[in-house]
Amino acid sequence: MAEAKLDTEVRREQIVEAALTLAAEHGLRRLSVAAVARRVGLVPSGIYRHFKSKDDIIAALLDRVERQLMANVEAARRENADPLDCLKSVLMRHIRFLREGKVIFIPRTIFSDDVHVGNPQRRRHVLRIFTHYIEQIGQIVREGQAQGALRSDVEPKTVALMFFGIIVPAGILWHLTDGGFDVTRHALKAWKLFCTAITIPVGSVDSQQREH
Amino acid sequence: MAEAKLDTEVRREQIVEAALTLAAEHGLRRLSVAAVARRVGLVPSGIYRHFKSKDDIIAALLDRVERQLMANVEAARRENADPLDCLKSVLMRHIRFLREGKVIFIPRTIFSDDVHVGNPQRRRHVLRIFTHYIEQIGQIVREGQAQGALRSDVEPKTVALMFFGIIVPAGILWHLTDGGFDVTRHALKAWKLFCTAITIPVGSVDSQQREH
DNA sequence: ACGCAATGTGAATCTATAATCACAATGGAG
DNA sequence: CTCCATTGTGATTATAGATTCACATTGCGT
Repeated sequence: MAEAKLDTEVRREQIVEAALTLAAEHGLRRLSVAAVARRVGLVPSGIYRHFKSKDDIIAALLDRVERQLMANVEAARRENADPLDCLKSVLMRHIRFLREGKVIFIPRTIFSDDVHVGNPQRRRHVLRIFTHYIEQIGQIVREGQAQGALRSDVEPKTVALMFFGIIVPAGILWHLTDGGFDVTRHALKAWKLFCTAITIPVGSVDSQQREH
Repeated sequence: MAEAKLDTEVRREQIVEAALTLAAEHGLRRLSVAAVARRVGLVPSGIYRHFKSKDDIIAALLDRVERQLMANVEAARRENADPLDCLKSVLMRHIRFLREGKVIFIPRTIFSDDVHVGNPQRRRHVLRIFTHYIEQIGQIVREGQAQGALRSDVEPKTVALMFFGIIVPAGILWHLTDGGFDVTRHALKAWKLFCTAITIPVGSVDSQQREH
């Protein structure tokens, strides 16, 4: 079955990649060691040469998702000096991921029973990823506030969570309709609305200095 | 085990109720016929006197959730003439549900692999509930626009989805932290922000008539 | 009170899937 | 080239959970 013997490093990569694809496609629930093995071109028991258990695979998978998410945010920061542009960039990257079906499974995973139940370690893991992500967004917001581009009378965390709230319901619909819902269009419209909320309202005290 | 024989009508009620509680507690994934039976005071096979299959139970459960959601929205509408107040009322009701752990499992269900995978019928069912709900919210928004309380240059559906986006990420955090996240506080803050976005901006064309 | 239809039970079946293990093949270090 | 650690395989075990079925019990209509 296996083309050839490959180094554990390589196999681990392949396995996580396969698991990621399968999880995105069918959800964590349906993620079976057998399916992963088939996709990698191994026999089920072969998987255990490279991972201690299925849980182990999932942990590695979560780590990989975390890295992808963070890379996304960092790329957006690198390419955009303006905080508002940066946020929009993050948003659109997310949407692209969604459309490519690559990281769809993130919210699904986060909500998934598999995460919430039983395995407290995995739950903590997901919480860490989520928190980390929200903090990154919050940091961008904070910078925007410092620069006077964003209103300062709101907590960055609140803004960050609402930002996330643009993506998630769209993701739900995208899934439920099997891609029939135009996420990009929604994201753009929601973004516009979101901007109204987080930028400094015309005529407010905050904006006095701007108007004059 | 069973106290006494009960009518199917009664049993079906009990079974759905038990399934709802268990699903809220441990997620659909962990929802086993055996657990439901135990909670109702029956033996697993007894369940099949009242439901054809586990899928059947879940369908009934979804119907029940739909009714609860809609009842929630309708109550809010009944008690609030003003669209903005009405929306806030819906929001706070949701949050209360969240805190009571009663309908927590809705987003979890909606995202759950159990829904997305395999069973296209269930997926359509969830889509229907979701769409129905979003339409209700959209309807309130539409009324607000007609009354001139809300800005008219946004699609009600967009607003509705963003509204939903206030609740969902908060729900995620609430879960991941085991109730350690203050959802109520977040909802209030996010609501304030949300209002800024959806009400008519001061100085806009829309508001000219107001200012004069 | 009787009997039938509805309800409840316990054992058994069937399937899916994680995990283990003894054994086989491979390929790189020497 | 040879050996041995690494990697791969097939058979097997173990468990959990849905569903079925033959049989027991209950209680309602008459």
